[in-house]
Amino acid sequence: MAGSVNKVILVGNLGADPDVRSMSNGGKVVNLSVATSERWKDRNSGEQRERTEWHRVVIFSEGLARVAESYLKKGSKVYIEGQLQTRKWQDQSGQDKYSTEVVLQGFNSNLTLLDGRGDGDSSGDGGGFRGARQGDNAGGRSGGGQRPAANAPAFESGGMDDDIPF
Amino acid sequence: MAGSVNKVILVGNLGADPDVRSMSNGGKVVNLSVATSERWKDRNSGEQRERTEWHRVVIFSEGLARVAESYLKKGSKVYIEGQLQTRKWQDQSGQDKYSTEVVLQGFNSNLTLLDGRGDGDSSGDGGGFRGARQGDNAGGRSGGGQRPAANAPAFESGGMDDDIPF
Amino acid sequence: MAGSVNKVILVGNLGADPDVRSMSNGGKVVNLSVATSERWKDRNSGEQRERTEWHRVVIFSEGLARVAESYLKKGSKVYIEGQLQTRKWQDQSGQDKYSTEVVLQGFNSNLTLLDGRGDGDSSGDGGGFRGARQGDNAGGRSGGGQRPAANAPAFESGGMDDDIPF
Amino acid sequence: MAGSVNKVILVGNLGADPDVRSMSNGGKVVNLSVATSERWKDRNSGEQRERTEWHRVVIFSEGLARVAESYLKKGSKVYIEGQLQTRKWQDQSGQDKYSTEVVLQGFNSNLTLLDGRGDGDSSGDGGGFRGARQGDNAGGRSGGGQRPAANAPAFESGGMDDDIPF
DNA sequence: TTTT
DNA sequence: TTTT
Repeated sequence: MAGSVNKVILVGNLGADPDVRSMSNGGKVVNLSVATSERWKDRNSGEQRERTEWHRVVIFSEGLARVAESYLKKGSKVYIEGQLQTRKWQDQSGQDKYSTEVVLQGFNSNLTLLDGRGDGDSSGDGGGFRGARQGDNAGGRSGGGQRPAANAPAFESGGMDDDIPF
Repeated sequence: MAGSVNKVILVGNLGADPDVRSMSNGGKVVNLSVATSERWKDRNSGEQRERTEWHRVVIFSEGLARVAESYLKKGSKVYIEGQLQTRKWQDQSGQDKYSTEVVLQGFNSNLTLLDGRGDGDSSGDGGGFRGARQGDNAGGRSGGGQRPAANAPAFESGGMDDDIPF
Repeated sequence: MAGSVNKVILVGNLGADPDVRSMSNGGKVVNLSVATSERWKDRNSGEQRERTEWHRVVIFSEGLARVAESYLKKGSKVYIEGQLQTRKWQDQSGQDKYSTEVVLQGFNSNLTLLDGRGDGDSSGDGGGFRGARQGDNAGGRSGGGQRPAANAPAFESGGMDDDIPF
Repeated sequence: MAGSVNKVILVGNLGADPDVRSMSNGGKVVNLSVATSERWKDRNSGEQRERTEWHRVVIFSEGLARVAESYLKKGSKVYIEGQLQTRKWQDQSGQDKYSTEVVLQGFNSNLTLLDGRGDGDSSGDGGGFRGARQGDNAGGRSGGGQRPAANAPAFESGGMDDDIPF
């Protein structure tokens, strides 16, 4: 279809350590179980209520899978950006089942660790993780870059900035 | 949990007219079936491929439900912002089933029609729809504000969930 | 215009304590300075690079302003969802200036504190903050709903805009 | 900074044809002027109000620039995903100026055309545009792929799906 | 400057 | 089941 968008954004905590599985081609797939919660005050009873939602997150992206395996663990707080996908499968008795997942695959995915230097000890380790994305070319505007997915060009035209705001 | 976010953003087309159901309290719930697709060129075969994903969208928000009922129809292109929720239910044989939906309810939801004057045939109804949100207070920076939008209706209809996944 | 969307999502840290200003109508406006950074490895030199972006965030929403004032401080990590707005103003010499801000106002805004009570120990909370949104009706599917959130306050304070860009 | 997110999502219309500029390295930069509007009913006067916001969008991403140049024109409706960046520059008199832009560069950007066959005149060219993103690897789950940014693996482990929902 |  |  022309012009569609399928995006999920989650900020939540891992309910368990990442589940890492190897694939036949040598790659890895990482499954995460991520909780989001919301609280609100019931307008009738006035009592505090809470609802927790568990999300199944599947990471196919090579770089993000590596990050997940290396830096995430039970309790980690993460920012996740992926796509909604529903999969059909059969259980042992041959029954059709459906599973809807947040899939991180390809360019428009993101996984960023949100708790400081590890996730609890605060003894900063140097090295630590500072977010990861699809590739290393997040770049600023300066710098070369002539390979596929190059960006951050040096301008030829000088006038471009003269007329702003437009 | 402190500090979590649960957000889904879709741009896609309705696969069918909105399914409107009345609730016992007089409110309405609208179910949408929304398709998103993506195309890519297979890197091995080089052939064009396409994958369509179908999303079950449930609108509890009063204002957005009214909009959906009034302006959307099969084929409509929409921008949708809601939350991921998975519901457990039992089929006729008592088997547990799970259904994951994009729920529009409360303040952080949005529904915007993206095709101009109808959906292409332009014959339309005159008037047409120009986007809707939770309430009427989108406002600029000035203005008072004492009649905000209501949402989150009470309902107890049991039948609503019986036919999923669709 | 029919069918438009204007949304900014930030996860970053406050560069300073929130700047709270009272308006003539008794409401408050809170200004935040939020940093986001990205790192990447330069593809030519191979060296590590970093770029920090500073965002001016303006909170008109009553509930979110209260939250910002109560729970945020220099260094706080926040999730922010608002709208892009560019304002024109004149400096002392009468020169036209433009300032682009992320505005939190109305239903489709969000402000969530992302550093729990520290960032990892799970001991007592001492009150702590668990996210805030436009109103109290985040709710689950049940519940009534007749006291929605107010927003979009009137104000006429002129001084608020004098010191930008910060 | 560890763990930050800087994302802008716009759905709006071009106020003018794309402005394409060549760079010294042979690449192109495309500037767009995108309008978003919102309407609301003033709660005091009851009158209909509208506010239009103009966004300066700068496309450094090679693929997206090509798409913009080829398929967008004045009036086109687009979905845009990029980053907020503020640039400092000097006008002719040496005065410091700031310009805040939505930058499309690198992996986490998106540009999708939202109006079907052109933008209303429907004179269409055959072929037409169907959305574009950073790369061609949007892929589904099946298929090969062993180059950098490969995804869509074939599983070795068969059990992965058996235990859902988890 | 767009769009409805 | 949509759309291109």
